[in-house]
Amino acid sequence: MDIQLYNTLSHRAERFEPVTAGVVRMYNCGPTVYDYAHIGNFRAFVFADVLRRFFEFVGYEVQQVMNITDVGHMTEDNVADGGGQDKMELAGQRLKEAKKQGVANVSNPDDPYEVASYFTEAFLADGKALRLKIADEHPQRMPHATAHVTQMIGIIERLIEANHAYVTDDGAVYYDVATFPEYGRLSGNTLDKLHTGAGGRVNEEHTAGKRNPADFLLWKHDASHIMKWDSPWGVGYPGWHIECSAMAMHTLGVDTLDIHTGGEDNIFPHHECEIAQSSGATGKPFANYWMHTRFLLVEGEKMSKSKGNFYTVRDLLARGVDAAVLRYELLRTHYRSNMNFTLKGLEDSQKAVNRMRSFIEGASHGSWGGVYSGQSDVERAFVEAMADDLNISAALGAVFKWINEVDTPASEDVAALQRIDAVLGVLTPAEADTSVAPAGISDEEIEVKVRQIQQARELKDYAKSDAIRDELNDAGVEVQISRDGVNWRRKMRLD
RNA sequence: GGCCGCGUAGCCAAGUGGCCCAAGGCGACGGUUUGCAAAACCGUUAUUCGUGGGUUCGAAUCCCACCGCGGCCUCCA
Repeated sequence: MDIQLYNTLSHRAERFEPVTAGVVRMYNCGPTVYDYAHIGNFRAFVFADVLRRFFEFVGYEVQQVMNITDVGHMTEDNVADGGGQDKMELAGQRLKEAKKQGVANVSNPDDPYEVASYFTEAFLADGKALRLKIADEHPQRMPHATAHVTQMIGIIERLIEANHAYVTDDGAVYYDVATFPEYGRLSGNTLDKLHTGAGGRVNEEHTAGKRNPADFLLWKHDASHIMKWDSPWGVGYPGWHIECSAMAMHTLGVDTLDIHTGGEDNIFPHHECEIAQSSGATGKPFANYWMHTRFLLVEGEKMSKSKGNFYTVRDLLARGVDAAVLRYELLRTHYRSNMNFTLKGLEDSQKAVNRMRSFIEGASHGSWGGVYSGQSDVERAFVEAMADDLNISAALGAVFKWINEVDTPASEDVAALQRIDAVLGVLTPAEADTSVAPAGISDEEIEVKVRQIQQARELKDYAKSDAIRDELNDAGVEVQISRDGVNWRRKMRLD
């Protein structure tokens, strides 16, 4: 099996060759847990999940690790190295408000660990709804940054020893980028090309101790910080990048990973710095393949709270969106293209998923974990497309083309689609979330109306049955009348 | 200013030198079915690939310029 993956490090597709035959060790930059993750975040996580499932489908053992960033970090955009308010602290204040209103179940929002725990649980719930396998592997494969400060300190010590890092008078530890000639290889931002401050986020005052403006923080001595740990350089907190190096190497138990993924915004500085830190400490490559997902746009624009086009997973589920359909929407666009998330697109996805579901109708559901047998044409076409840098659109195209060609699905056809679904994860409808009561008409009221429709139809009073049907339709309930009876389901509420 | 990436039908989206008068999904239109709908199923739906040049026997695919969009240049998936 020849799998091609686009490697940000080399700017081209390369044949995938794991360090250990048959095993893929993969690290995904995971969520920060001082707020709910939004659908843009989840696009990257769904991508990682599809990548993992594809490798499993074609017979690899995948050791996937996704971190949880529960160290706070700072809020102010223009104060890079330790200014502004801590995000975890801010999240605590928001939760405190939410608690007053009775919508957040946190006993002590002043405790950053409780805040982190609250949003971690929310992330896991959303992740499970979207069928991320990694969400079921918490905490073994989802390490917390706050639990790995010892490992971070260990790496920092090695870096100081190797003269890749230095300690300033005020107790900060910086990585000396000039000692790492490879710096800039991933992003193209080599030291000679870096235009310091062009992003408008660097505050000179806070970088005074640096030898080079591009040097980045490994440890900040700051006893007043909300989350702090003891270290050889005083009480304080770790820099932003070091946690991923520490958790990746520690949890996977190797110095060189096969694949490291993240959003395109992570390329610089985050992943560039991770490479410098990790390779600086070990003398070995940190990851052989770097894969980055492009941003998701919403209705053609960058998602932002101020534009009112900001969605979390729970927002959408509360509107009656099937989580499996949301998963489909997030995975249907190639990961290296900007995807344009639209509410119409969600409806399209619902239809597309329905089409697949109706193909296997009657067959038993829920065959997760299928493995590619190489026996059917459609699976070969699917795998071939996916092996070409995860070309999901072409892969889906092959599946639908085949669905169109099969007149009456035989049991082996149903089995083939179910095996493919081990990668897609969309055939089984998400169970209705009973914790969110649907707005408007209740299930009981709907059942009453449905019985009225049935009665009217028995009396051939079509005017009456049609009127009730229209009424339900207006209330957001889709009614399907057939010889077998009357079925209904709630429609997505997308306005 | 520097470094990445993108621009294909009404919408989403494959294809990156001849198999392309361009896959697939949605929508729309026509049909089967239905008391009427819905759902399902069948069919039709880009001689053309942001714009203008160029290279080539041949370009959506390569090169140049321009226009537009997104990301990064120390929060961000």
